[in-house]
Amino acid sequence: MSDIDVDEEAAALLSTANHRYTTSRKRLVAALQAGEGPLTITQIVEAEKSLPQSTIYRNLTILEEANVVTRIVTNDDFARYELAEHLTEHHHHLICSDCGHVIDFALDAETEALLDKALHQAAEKSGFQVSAHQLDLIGTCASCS
Amino acid sequence: MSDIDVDEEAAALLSTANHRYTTSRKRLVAALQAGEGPLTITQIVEAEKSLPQSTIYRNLTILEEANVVTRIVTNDDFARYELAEHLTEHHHHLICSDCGHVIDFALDAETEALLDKALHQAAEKSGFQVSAHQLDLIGTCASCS
DNA sequence: ATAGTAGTGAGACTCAGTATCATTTTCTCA
DNA sequence: TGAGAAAATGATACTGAGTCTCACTACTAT
Repeated sequence: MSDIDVDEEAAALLSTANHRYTTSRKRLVAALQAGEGPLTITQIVEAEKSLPQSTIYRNLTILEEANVVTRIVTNDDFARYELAEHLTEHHHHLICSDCGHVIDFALDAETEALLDKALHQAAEKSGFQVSAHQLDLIGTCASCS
Repeated sequence: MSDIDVDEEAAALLSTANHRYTTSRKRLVAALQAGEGPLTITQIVEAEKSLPQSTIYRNLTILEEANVVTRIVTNDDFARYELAEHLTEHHHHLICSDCGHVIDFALDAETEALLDKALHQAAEKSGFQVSAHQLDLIGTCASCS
């Protein structure tokens, strides 16, 4: 998926929510696009030094409300943001329990379909309306082990 | 799995870590056992009014280090605790994105085995050592929809 | 008994995240 | 174009879940 698509889609989503696709918001989207996995606020603040913290927090919240971006929390208590799935590909996370680093990975389509079916069946039993699933692997990354 | 097993196991695990299985720790374990899913600290403080907050936090941390209990964080930013998997059964979570409530569910053994195999294969590609997986369904619970 | 170690609980403290508000930028439409 | 309206910015104050401290209490073993 090319940069232009993501930018266009982000602009459209924000516009629907009566928000503008300003320079700072573009920079946040670009930063998330550049990462190989979800980024913590700290990482974003580091990467975009000229953007003040309050602007970053505020805009990430707005981007999340507009469905441009997704907020995830792993067990290290730092919120992380990534581009929403419809702007990337469906994927999962490898979480290093040592350093907290998170990287993306994908399952093959067959396994994913099977999993999805099983999950919907399981959810129905509890009267639960599923909108998404989140699958994380906890372990030790290559550089920590 | 009966209460006595959990208590014995907890006592053994704590003892290995040079900790005692005191009354407050027993009460925490019992409270987690009684829940139908992971409990937030707030819920535990409510349920065990006579235990001060500092004791609850401290002991949950100790119980976690001793592998009696697992700490999980969902997207609502409240840490939740549940009994460690070897004291219960392997299971997953249904997370209500409206009210934040979390309940347990299990997949059938076949699907679980298949999933596990696919996950290990995927992790190997990234040089990742998997120790656990965590699968959450996000959606709307029966009482919120 | 008593010394040593672990646990307790009240309250102070930390810091990621949120709210406020005066100022600046951008859009709109006459 | 340009004036007013609406949204965005950024410095700073605030909030609250979670952590730390420390004087005190309760086990436990020799």
